[in-house]
Amino acid sequence: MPELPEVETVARSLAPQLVGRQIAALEQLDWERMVETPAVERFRELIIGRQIRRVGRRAKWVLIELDAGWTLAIHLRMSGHLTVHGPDAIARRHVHLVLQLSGGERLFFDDERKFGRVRLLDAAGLAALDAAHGPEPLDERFGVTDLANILSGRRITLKQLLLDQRLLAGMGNIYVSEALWIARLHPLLPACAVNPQEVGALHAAIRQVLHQAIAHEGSSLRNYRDGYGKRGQNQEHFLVYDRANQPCQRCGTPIERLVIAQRSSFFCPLCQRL
DNA sequence: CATTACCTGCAA
DNA sequence: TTGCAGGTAATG
Repeated sequence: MPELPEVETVARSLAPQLVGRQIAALEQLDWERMVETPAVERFRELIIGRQIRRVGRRAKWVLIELDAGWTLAIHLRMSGHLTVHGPDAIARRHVHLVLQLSGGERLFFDDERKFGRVRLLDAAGLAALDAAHGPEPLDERFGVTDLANILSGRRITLKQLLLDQRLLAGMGNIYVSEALWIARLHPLLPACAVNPQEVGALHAAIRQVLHQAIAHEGSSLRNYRDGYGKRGQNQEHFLVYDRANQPCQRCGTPIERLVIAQRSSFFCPLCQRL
């Protein structure tokens, strides 16, 4: 379920627990489909003995940078969690991958829906992952002009565009609804119909929503947790997401829910321009 | 382009 | 029992 703010929070909370440790063993892997590349046996050989240098994020991928040029890229998809546990912790039901670390700690990857994915990438693989995604909206180099260029000439709806990771990295279903409400733009508005002033508002709204969610350590609707197993608090600050039929906080009109691109969208039919 | 598939659990 | 869930790849 994580979007950019949740993945960022996971990466930040894992860093102090992982950096400097060595991967001692692949203790458990009971859902092999989870490891996309390389083949499981090669994956096991390659990660054992590697030292963890850094933990970061690109789009919705957690990037665990190892020595010898390797990066462990992990996508949590809908229900994945990465948490660190002591030597005696029991890997319960949905834990599918356990890395044993030097010092006795263990990294658990649990995922009840089994959508999560792991890749061990060399420099070229990492570059390909990077190239497959649009710009990072929180990068200071991401300007209004960049967003204008992404919107320009595209006839798809704002909802679809903002969810497309190839065009802009990190937005997901919650934060698209939130940002569009702040920018007063209807999720069904075609991207190319957004005027320059509105592009500025959308750019600011996207960044505001993501910054705020990171400050609140992500949104925990049902089961999102950070690297310590802790919930976020941003769900207490939703403006429209999951608030169908509640009054719009600007104009009082009941918030509507509409399925667009197979995803629930929440918006104010009066003050978000279509 | 829109649908469907991938999985499991939970609430209506 | 059905529909829904924070995501994305595969398929018509």
